[in-house]
Amino acid sequence: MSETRVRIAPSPSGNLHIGTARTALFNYLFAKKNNGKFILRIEDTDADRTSQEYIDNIFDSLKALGLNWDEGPDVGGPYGPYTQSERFDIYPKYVQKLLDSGFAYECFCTPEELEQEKQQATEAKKPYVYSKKCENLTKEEKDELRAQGRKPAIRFNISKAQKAFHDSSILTFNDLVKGELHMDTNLLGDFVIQKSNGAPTYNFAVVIDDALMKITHVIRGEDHISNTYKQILIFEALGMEVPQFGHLGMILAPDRSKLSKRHGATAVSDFVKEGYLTEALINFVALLGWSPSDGEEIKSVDEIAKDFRINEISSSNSIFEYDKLKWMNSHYIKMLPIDKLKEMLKPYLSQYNLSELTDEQYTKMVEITREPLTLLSDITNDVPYFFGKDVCIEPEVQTSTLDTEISQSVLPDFVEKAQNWEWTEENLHEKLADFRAEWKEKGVKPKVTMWAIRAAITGRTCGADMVGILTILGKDTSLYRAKKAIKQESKI
RNA sequence: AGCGGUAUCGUCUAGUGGUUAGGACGGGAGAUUCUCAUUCUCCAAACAGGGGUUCAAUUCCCCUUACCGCCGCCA
Repeated sequence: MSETRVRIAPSPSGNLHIGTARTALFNYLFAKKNNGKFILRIEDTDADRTSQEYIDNIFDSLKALGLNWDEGPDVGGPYGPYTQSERFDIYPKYVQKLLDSGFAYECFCTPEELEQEKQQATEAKKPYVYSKKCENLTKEEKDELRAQGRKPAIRFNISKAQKAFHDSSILTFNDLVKGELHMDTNLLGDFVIQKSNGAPTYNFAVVIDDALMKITHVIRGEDHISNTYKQILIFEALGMEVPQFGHLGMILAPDRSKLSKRHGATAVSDFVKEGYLTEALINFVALLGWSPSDGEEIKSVDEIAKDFRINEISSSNSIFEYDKLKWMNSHYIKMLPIDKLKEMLKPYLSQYNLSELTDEQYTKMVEITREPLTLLSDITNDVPYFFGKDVCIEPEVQTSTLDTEISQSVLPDFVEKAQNWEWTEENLHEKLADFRAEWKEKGVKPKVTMWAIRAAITGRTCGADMVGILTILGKDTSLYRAKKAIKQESKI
């Protein structure tokens, strides 16, 4: 049996979309599972919509996700080049082959003429199929048109190919995920394979590239199903081996529309910027349509690859639930080794002067603030009170917590006692517990006691472990802030 | 409009011709903790509708409905 070869073929008209990432993942998994090759091909036949920035983004995103390719534009391979715009010289000869064998013909129709045909179809409430007006143009007619300066596009002759290779007009193929799929090719219409400017169209370039790159399995979104029939016919007309196809359900936004920016991040790089971990992203996206046989949802790509069977993928669409992704992300953050986390958090801490903290203090800070993180970026708002001598007190906290009579009694007592405390974590833990106990005797709940201290020192009523905070801030800063929170009249 | 696809808790899904239809996220309740969070325990929540086939249908078939996709010299 020949080597399994699959590919992901993004078009660089935007940053790598999360949906493309999922398609790439399933291809990657399929390759891994079958000991095959995973190939990256850039489909940039439409020069207007392409940019180098997007190409770089695709590379970086795929790499970040751990979806490394065996052959591609940057690493090369035996069937390169892997960028379509660099392959423009190889398509014409296949177009010519089709022209010679009568499976394609020149079409001189202008955009206006085509537009008119479409309009007529809509008015008649009929599906639009190209009229085949140019199918039987004589040489003289063509020369005449050419003399007028019209440049022909090349169209593929669907019905001719269908008749040549199939008994009826119904074309059938066995989809890897959806099972048997049928289509009446009469409804397809002769489509353009080469634009009048000489560039190949998508449907043509894909076939040539897939054939030449010896792709054995084409796994892609179900929006390509109707293209598949066209492509199969081209493979056949060219005498090339037809690969197997598998079509994945689409990813939809929570409102069942197409996932777009207004729903949140859509590009992998945007998710990363927002503080999602690529491990979480890939794990989450794998669960859209696929489910592990042991029910354990947290899985690395390698683990998934072992368990992966393409025919078990759900063929329905699935909704992208940001909540579950967030849960998964928080889980992956919890699993991160502290050193790795310290590094990954730094970009989100740029507004603070990290040099104020020793490495030991920074480590401690991360340790006590990591728990509630859902996104790495959450850290930004969770740590301001670790920096600077003074702290910013939230107005709401000032009035509802700090200004209360209880707080104003607790704080002076705290300052007085804490002055004599040995400022070590262990000791603080003990002393603070005693302190709470004393106030509890006076009828103040432990959490109220702590609220006073926490509010004075962090400006908030919730946050990280108090002992940890005091340890990091040190005695001077802690007591300075505590004293400052005491109102003039109640100062000792 | 036509053609194609899909249909199990709100969401992602498991599962079966006879099950108390399972798990996860989210939601609710409680416990723990100095707060938030975490963690733990418990609870609510689904086989789209209608016909068949069958002793029996969520499971197989058909229809309806809903949703998605495709009908470009975009990819």
